Amino acid sequence: MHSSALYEQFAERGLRRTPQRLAVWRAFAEKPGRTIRQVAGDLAEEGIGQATVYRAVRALEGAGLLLGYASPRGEVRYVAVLGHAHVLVCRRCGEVTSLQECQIEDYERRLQSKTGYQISGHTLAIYGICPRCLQEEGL
Amino acid sequence: MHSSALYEQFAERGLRRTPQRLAVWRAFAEKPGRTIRQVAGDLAEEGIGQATVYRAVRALEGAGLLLGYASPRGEVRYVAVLGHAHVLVCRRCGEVTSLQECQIEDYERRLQSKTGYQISGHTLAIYGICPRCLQEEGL
DNA sequence: CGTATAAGTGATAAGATTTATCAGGTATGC
DNA sequence: GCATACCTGATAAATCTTATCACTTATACG
Repeated sequence: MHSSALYEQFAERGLRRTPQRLAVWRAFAEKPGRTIRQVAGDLAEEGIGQATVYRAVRALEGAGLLLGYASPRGEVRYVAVLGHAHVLVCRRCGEVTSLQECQIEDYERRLQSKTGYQISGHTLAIYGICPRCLQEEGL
Repeated sequence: MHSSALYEQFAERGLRRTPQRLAVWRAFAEKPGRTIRQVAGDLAEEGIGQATVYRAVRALEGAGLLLGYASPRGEVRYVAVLGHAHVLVCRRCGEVTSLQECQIEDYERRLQSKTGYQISGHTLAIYGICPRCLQEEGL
């Protein structure tokens, strides 16, 4: 899954490309919207230590390869991204969709000149109920 | 601080207006961008139990009176809001500014028709370095 | 290639955070 | 006022996260 772009990101950030970090990134790519602990549980079966998963998430998040967002339950959940992305989250089933479209840059520019902040990024999570849950609940 | 609007929100959501919940909301209003545990620590000195703070945050968040966002450190931090708001966060000192302006509604409408989601809200956190930190670091 | 070395890993334990429980208190509607 | 459903505080239990340290490995360089 776009391994070359992924590898470039590792190199650019001075991150070593270890099998564990790749596994962590892939875990969030396959099932987006999970918590660190959930992924740590799964990867433990592959012999990857939980401390390693926590460390890998910090490193990948810092490199912009994972995106964290606050779930309505007050947890931080992550999505694997390559470059910039936002998430669309179902409040019922927790399904997560990555969105590549972004129109916030304009807003950021205006905000930068208005507030004097040197702006360096943002996270956007949009919540709703997915079509399947709507149907199941007859809404 | 807009107590009437706050009280209306409580009533609309069927939340009881207890001194503890008001204290929790005010704590986040006075110092935005803190974690639950930080506020629980402070309010413990006023005799408010930590479990109560955790419960109050869930209730207030559900009522749309607190906004949670994922900090770059992987924690969930909260801002007191009345109605809709976003946050501007300094990556250095953690200073948080609430932003009332929002242009995401249009985007949400298009997304709703495109994905079939029944969209019901979003969180936007914009990160950067505040003017004071920029100056202190000579950037 | 080999080797040096800085960085990363796994296991474990320690620490910190969050939730469950339950007896008692209190805001709300009548 | 009174009843009642909801909320609170204290405590304990359960979870989650980080620190430590000996060992391993990815990268750079000759």
